[in-house]
Amino acid sequence: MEKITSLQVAERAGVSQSAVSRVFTPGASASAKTIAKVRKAAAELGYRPNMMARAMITGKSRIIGLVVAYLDNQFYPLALQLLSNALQEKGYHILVFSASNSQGASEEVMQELLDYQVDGIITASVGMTNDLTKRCAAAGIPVVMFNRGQEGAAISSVTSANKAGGRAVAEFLLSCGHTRLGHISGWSGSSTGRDRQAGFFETLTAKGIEPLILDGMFDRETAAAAAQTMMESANPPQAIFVGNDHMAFAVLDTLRQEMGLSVPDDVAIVGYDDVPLAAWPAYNLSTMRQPLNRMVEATVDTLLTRIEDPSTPTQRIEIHSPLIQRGTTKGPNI
Amino acid sequence: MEKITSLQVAERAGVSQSAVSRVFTPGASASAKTIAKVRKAAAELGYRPNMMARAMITGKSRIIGLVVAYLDNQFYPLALQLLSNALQEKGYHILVFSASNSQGASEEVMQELLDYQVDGIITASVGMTNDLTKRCAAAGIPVVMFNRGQEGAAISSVTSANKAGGRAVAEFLLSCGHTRLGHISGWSGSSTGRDRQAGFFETLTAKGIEPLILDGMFDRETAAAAAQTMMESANPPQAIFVGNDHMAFAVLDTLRQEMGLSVPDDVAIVGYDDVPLAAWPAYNLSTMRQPLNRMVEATVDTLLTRIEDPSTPTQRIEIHSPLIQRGTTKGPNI
DNA sequence: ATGAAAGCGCTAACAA
DNA sequence: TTGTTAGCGCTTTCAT
Repeated sequence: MEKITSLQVAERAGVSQSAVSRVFTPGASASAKTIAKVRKAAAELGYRPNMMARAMITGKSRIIGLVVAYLDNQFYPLALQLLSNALQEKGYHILVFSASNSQGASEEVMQELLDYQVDGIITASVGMTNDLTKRCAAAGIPVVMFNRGQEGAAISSVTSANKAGGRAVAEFLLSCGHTRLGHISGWSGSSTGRDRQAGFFETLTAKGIEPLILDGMFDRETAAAAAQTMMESANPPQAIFVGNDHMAFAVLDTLRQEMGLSVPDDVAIVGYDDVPLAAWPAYNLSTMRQPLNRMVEATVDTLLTRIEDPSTPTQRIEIHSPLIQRGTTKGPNI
Repeated sequence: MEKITSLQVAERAGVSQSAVSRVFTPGASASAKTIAKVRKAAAELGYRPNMMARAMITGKSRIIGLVVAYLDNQFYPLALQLLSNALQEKGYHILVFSASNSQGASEEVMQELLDYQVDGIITASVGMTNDLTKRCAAAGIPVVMFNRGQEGAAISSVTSANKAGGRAVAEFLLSCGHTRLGHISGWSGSSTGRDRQAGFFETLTAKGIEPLILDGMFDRETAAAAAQTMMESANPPQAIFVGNDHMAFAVLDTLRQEMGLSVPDDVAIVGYDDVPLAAWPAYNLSTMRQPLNRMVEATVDTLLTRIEDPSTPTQRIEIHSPLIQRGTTKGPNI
């Protein structure tokens, strides 16, 4: 299992080195008998083309940079796994870059991304600054933001229909007969959090209802504190829409264990994501589903399309999905 | 932000191309003023060395292949994140390979690992066959098995002290006064599962106690079914040691929600891993901690040491850790 | 369809 | 210490 080069294969097959290259280069031509000879020799020697050398010439590494921040929200590891599987099937692999969400760090990450000549970049759960994303575009590297959008930027993104989702939750809770509503929002620095909140808020205000809103920062502690604040207020909400499941679990924990409240009797809770844990009996959380499979498909599609043809326009894809009713809410007819 | 080569930097700095190379090659020498000139020109041009070209010559890609299977057990995403962070700090990055645990697939994965010229390999949650690991050794690529050991093989591994852990659990449950004990083991194909079981079992039999043992396969469904079987048996256990937290959550769900049993009053439960979810109030699971941070440190250390000096012997590292008592057990003095 | 030859961008001998 | 030279293993003209 030492290093076998195309030259050695060529010698054994009795052809030129370039013939070997052509046999292993998709879209190159060689006669049937050359192909046969080369494949035979290659198999005997255990030859495989060297990706690095190939990458250096073609400029294509078949590596996708994935920039992630925190993996404690179950949603992202799952996404990572599905993205990796999907890309692996297409002959790509994921190179992981951790971004600690600090300014200087993401600058450094960008540089490293470029160093490795990644063919494309997926950012998940990370607020890349406009500056950085622009530099990617300048460097000609396609970028897809997973589960984040960005206002004006000409960058592809794949999200669920967050605003529509927020609206759906509002309508659902209204239909349950609740009129005093709360929202523990996702980090307001993220489009995801903002959109969910906006949809929720505008639907409610249109009905003359002003929900109580606190920022949960996508963080357990913050969300739990917010829930406590809300429930201890003079006029506590009858239902709380929590910006994602990860926070909703913390809210449920606090409500039930710390405050001795009963869900959904004392207060109804709706989350967002529908991670597997939401379906486990311990939480049994009503939540807006984020269709992970379809989001991953769309991400991979968009990215690979732009890699193969850079002239393809960027696109912002929104995927609609249902509200899953479980045990933390009482449906309208119950 | 177009492609800047060392040659362009050299021209601008008024030095030779190799001078530029030396300035950017750790451990090469250049005069102070050359360094200054080159760094200045490089900064102005935004130059960074091309990893691919460098990798081709040095044979070092600064890429670590991480082979993983399923990311639904919270333990692994966390490990992935910490490994990635730690390696990134040392100038390495993780290239993800999904292994579906099937035979042919891991063969293919190995090939791809070699294609990318990874400097080292970490396998997590994956049973690489002896054959594959041997081929890595043959190819001279250091491998560290994370959270898995392997009997005879000369392969580095980092695990917690699983056998000791199993013993500790047995002793603890004994000290609580339980005499009828059950174990829902991890997949018996994994050293981790086997060792935990062995420690638990041998401690008990030494005391003349024969625990009831069922294989949980590291799977929620299987574990839940096993728990149900045990509790419905003629002589149900007073305490169950579950092979990891991921299964323990399923067991708790079944016990409490499906069977209406109370934990720890009707039956005590101990898990293994101490993932964050174990500490959340909804589960509040007593469990053997796996010291993730130290395991990650040890893994990175071992791997990088062997990458830098391949003559370093392989080592199997076991890290001891405490049993964390929470709400699913009743301590001996209560 | 095939072989010869020219590099991709870099590091590592080799001289000087 | 520095510049010159020779490749790393491959893809890709360019002739044939």
